Amino acid sequence: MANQEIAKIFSEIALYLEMADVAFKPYAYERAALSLETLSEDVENIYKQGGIEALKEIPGVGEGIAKKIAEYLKTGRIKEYQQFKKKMPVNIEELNAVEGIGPKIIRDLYKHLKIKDLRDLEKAAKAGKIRNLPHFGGKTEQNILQGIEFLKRTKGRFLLGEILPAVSEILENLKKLKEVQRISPAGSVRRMKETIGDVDILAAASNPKKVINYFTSLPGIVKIWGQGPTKASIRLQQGFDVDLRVLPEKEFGSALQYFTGSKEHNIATRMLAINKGLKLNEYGVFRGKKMIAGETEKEVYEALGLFYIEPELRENTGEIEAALESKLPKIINYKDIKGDLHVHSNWNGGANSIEEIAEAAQEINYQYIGIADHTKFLRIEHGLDEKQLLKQREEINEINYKLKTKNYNLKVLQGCEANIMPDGSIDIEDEILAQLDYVIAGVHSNMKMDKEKMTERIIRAMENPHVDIISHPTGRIIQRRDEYLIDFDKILKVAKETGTILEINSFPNRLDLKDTNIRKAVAAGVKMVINTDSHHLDHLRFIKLGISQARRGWAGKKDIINTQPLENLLKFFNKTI
DNA sequence: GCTATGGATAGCCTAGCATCCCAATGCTA
Repeated sequence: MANQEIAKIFSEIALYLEMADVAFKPYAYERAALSLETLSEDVENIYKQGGIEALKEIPGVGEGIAKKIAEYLKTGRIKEYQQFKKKMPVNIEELNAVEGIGPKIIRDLYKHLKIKDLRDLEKAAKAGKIRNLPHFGGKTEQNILQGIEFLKRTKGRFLLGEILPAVSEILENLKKLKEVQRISPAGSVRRMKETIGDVDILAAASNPKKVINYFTSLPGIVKIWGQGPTKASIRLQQGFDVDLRVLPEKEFGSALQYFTGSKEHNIATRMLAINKGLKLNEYGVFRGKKMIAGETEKEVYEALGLFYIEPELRENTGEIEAALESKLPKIINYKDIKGDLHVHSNWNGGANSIEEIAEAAQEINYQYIGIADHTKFLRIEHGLDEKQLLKQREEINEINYKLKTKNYNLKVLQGCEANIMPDGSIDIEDEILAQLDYVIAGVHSNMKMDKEKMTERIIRAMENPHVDIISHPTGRIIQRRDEYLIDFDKILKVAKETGTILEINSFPNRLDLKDTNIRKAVAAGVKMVINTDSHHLDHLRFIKLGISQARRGWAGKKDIINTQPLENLLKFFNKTI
């Protein structure tokens, strides 16, 4: 699908236009890019079936942009983009990823210092060349260096949410071969780590060579690093590498256990085997030369005297000790979620109407879906004011009535995602908050406060009797921004006292709370909710990412309020049906 | 460049903050 490639080009054109100080066009290209990114249909199909006119049906795409899409599909390039690139051959994506660096700065840095990429930038900043440029100073130079440091720390890793769709596509493709008996992802993908270095896939098959050949001929491969009779390694268009190993079925379990890791978990399990007079490796569990287990992971763990350990727990952070004493937690299941409480509608700049969201929720078989639009302080997101919230309440009531007549077992709830102001107050009147089914509050501004002030700010919001949930409680954006400075233990303590629920935000680059914080919350007896923060129907599927982090954080069904049926859920908000 | 409507033209993308230079610019949510 060319959607993503074209979207990327449009985002870059938007940046080039901003450099040239062109008004409004950047916004148009940015919108078209966003629209293509979330489009589930293949643009190429749309174009083949209906030409330019069909392309214009895509939101944010008009005559001009439609023609550019067609140009790309026909020639593999967009002339205007090539011209921009020629005039200023810089790696915009790379430079723009540094926090604090935007299009105008990229332009000036190229103009004065011929900075083209991250390497040039770091060299210039370290040599102290940037601080002397007009409109730049020592502080800016220091911020740039910090931004680069942050990028380096996270470099070479991809978001779980970016990786999973590609992995399932590969698995689906390989499953089509009748020779494939068993297949599974391994490594950090299987453990659902928030970021992934590369992807490992294991297969058991009767004809390994055929499977490998088929694998290396899949669409979307840009490079084959190596290909042997039982193993191949490739790079996908998206930039990450995938390894496939094919092995005999009788070793599949032990190989899966070995390649799933983590390394620390494996070291501990091998030690355990040695203590029992056994040997554990990727080929099986052995007593002397005799193989006593290996076909399934379950029998591998049992041979070591352990209960089966879910992949998400295998980090050697106590799971082995727990499995020995049969004290493993019963962690939440991927099917346990009964509804999503953080969905944005087109009332505040989301893509879909509340009715469309309700239909999608019914499709997933949810029992409830919560509309939580931004509130008035966030003007850029068209945040709702008190009056609009009341009006939205009327629409939701009508939709619920309609759902009833359709015999749907689904209820639309009205929440909001209000803003926690720097002093900890909420940007919506109490009287109106009281009329909503529940209230989410989150920090969306002034994120660089000192630890004490930020902690106090959030605590004050939690103490507001109308606030039920704190959204993305630590504010981090993976690979872009660290958590804000907070005393998380103190926040947990107050959350427990006030009965405030902390969100596990499932958006691929948030995953906030993260796994280790979830585990702390579980230990502190603080309840959590797994939400997607969807701005588009396509985002509803992110729930899986949030659940995976909850599992990594040892959370059970009882720790997560939206595993509960509607009636119980509302009790957490002190509301009844 | 897109969208909405007066069908050729207006309106779109705001507000707070940091930085750099002492008013203006650019970034971020």
